[in-house]
Amino acid sequence: MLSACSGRRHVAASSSSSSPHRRMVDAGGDACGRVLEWETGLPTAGEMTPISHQLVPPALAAAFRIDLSSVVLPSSSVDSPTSHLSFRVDDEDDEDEGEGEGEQGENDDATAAGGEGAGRGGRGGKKARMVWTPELHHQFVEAVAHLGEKCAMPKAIVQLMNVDGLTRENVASHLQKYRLYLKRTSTTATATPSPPPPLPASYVPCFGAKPPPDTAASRSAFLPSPARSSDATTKHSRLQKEMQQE
DNA sequence: TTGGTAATAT
DNA sequence: GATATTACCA
Repeated sequence: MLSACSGRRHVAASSSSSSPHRRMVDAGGDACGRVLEWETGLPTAGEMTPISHQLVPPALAAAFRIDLSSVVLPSSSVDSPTSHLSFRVDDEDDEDEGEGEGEQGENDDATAAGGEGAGRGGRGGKKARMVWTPELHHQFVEAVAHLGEKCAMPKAIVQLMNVDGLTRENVASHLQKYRLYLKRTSTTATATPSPPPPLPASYVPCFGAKPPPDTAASRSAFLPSPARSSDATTKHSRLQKEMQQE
């Protein structure tokens, strides 16, 4: 079912430049509209570097009733170096993390292409370090949102994201971090209970399971700072509303 | 086999 | 310190 990999994306997006870019439902899918809503403050589709593959394979789109046809990617922005999801290959010791970030836009392809096994390169060394780019994270968040927190399990997420080279471990790890973050924020925000937004119409609870009580988690993307400032205001107003209700 | 978590590495 | 990987256990 989910394995329709015709539109499979690669974590380390190739240097492709000609394939029609298509961004996952950012407007087309109402579900994702909501998701985006949760991520107020995130870079817009325009700001974010597009992935050169369809993020949602047709089969999956159908499953979630996502209208891909109404979504078109800007087909002309491939020059951002960081654009592509990447697996960093720390040769033996990583020279530096801080600045490079962009330069290796293409070597990652080779690394990720092998996926599970080949990620180790021929040297039998360590696995290439995966970098969760905003795009990837966005997909991740969307996947979690789609599945529902309860059902957002590594395997399901991997399938849903359908990214080549992305392993269950990668996702599990990210999920761990994600949950930690959520816990932290929810703890911090106990005073600021933001009302959960209505679930997207196309929300699919987690095949055969009950829908999660709340998607607040998904909402609070654990994104680096810049994303949240604007969200803060939203939260604030929501909080006020909440308090009034009480 | 898979998910969750802690420990460890970068 | 943050983030990703690995190891271990349920």
